[in-house]
Amino acid sequence: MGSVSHVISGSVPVSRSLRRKVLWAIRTLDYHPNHIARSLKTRSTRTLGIVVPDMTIPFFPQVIRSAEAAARRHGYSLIAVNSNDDVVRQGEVLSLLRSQRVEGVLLVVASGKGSGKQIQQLIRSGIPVVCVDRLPAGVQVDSVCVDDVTAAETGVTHLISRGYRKIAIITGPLMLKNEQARLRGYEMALKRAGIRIDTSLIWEAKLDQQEVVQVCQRYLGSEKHKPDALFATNGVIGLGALRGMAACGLSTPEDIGFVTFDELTAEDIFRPSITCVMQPTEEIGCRAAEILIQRIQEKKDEVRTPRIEVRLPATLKIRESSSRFQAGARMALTSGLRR
Amino acid sequence: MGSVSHVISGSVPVSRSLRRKVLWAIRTLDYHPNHIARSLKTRSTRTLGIVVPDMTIPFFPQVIRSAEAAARRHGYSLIAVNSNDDVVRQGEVLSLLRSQRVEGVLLVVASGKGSGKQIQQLIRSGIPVVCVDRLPAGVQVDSVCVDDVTAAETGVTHLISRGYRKIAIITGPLMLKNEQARLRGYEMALKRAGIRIDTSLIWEAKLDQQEVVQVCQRYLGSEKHKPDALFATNGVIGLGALRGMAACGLSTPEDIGFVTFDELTAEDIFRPSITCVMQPTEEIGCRAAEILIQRIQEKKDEVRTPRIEVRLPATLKIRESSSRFQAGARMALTSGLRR
DNA sequence: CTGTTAGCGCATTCAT
DNA sequence: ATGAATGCGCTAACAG
Repeated sequence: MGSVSHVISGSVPVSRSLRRKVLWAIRTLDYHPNHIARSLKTRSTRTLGIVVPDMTIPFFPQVIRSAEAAARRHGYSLIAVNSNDDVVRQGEVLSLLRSQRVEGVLLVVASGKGSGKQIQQLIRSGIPVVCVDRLPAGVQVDSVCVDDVTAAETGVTHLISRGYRKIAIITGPLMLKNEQARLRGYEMALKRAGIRIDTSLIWEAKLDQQEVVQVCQRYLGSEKHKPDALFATNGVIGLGALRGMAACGLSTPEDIGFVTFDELTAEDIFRPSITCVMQPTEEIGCRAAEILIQRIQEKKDEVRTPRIEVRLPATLKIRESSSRFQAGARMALTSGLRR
Repeated sequence: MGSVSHVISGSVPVSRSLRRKVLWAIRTLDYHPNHIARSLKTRSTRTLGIVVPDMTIPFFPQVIRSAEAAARRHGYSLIAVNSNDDVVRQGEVLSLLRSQRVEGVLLVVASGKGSGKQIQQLIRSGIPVVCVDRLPAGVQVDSVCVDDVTAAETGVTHLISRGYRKIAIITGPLMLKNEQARLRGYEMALKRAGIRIDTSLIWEAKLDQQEVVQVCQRYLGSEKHKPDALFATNGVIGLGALRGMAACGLSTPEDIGFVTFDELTAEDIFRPSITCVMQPTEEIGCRAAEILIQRIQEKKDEVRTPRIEVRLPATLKIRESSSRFQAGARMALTSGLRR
């Protein structure tokens, strides 16, 4: 009976008695509407997809959660999948989401090459995409992420203000636009402080613990290159850097200052507590979902607003890993033992 | 053209030339099969759902990841949703998954009352459920989790072997079967060591940081109840306990021994490192997914094997939070200052 | 207001 | 080996 549909959707007036009968039937038969059939008809799944490189990296679940909450407020569900930071796999899951007819996708791109094509194809086929956190090079696409340049600049400037001068940066793959941006922020901070940029202090690593550790060991091992502080451009790299430092017998803040993007642990409990540039994860997920939903709406309304690029401010959390000159050895600074 | 279907599925022999033409068309038209329509016809979505209380708790993403990998090996996709540890919300998302016609669900139950009904309804309607990690009381359902009793017993026995005698336990809601089991493991360890069980040392808390901190403060504050060691039955509680201890000015291992379920941080880097009972997260997710898929298969084959309850062994990771008598103050033990 | 009907895109049968 | 015809469960449009 088609009236069931009317009752459920409420799109058409229905008499009280009929409504009651239908509701009763639904209950006793334990009827669950088949969203699949509905979707087939309406060509609307009210489902969004999000693909992240690796759900076990704390930053991503936080984003997913807030995106999910925002989606839910608008009557959408969100399904999450991992790309394992692999572009090929990413292609597969995008194809999957597409076959499942999600109405839009939030994408944290994998770090290899080729995401651009996938995104363009998706968009061309009518599925809006909002890139989150990471930005692929060479594609025009809506995006929400932290204000990378300013965030990095803030972190590095903080190190400078604490008396560090030979500051190294360890970044993820520089083919990601925002890794570039974070590097730019680093350079701007140094420039503004009148510190020469030393390219031997710019270390690029893959997003892989092992490699980060090796890179750190290589550079921190030689006294020549050894910086007095290190800035890491994301959480995975930051953790790897700490491990690398440990492998070289270096502690922070005693032997080396350290600031990283992202919170690494429960900083109130564990030592050393790490100064970090904290991203507004909640808001990133929320804004991204809302923009995506707006795009979906726009498609229905056949309007089209210009590209949206949201850059959210980060927060500097000052803790002990950047406090060598402050805490223990302030006199070293004032007495000029260190330049 | 219906032959397209034949080509894609390979279920019917197709001539080389025709196949080539179809394949070519698929490529140039950027055709993506509509899983939705396919599902409607075949009543098979090859999709699994997993609902967890909170994806931002590190344990869950790990389980999801391995479950997803296992599912993928069997040609299934996995979609993840949060219940916010709320039974009502859990009902909603289960209904959602059901409407999306997932073929089975992995469920980490929310800690309130009423999950049992939801599970039974789901199963009765033909959707297999495998409970993961947490077990609801009073329901017969397949499940995969750590061997709670033995795991807890191992942790507590370790504390005893390190010379701790007045050992408190802080648990999550005891309406969860496995919180009960962990408590039982605690009691068995004490009993076996000939230590009297003191109910004033058994503290129950909700799975809520704030509350855990309060509970700890309440009991750790009074010298009378103050234990010489604390055992926490899961990661959230463990973190809360550490915060509670800090709030009382207590450090581990100096003032109090501490062992918890689950890894709390990057233990190789941060101090104090915490002795923990580590769950085999990978295997939990993997086994759970495989059992679920097996159930789905069994339904198709119309066979029915008895209930499966997998209990996986945990691993004790000994670190410094349980080493007061070992490391710094061994003499205190040998000189008999402590009974 | 209520009941009937025609597809949505696919897989499956059944003719060719 | 191929293509045409049927319906999966639902919604939207329409007729009663």
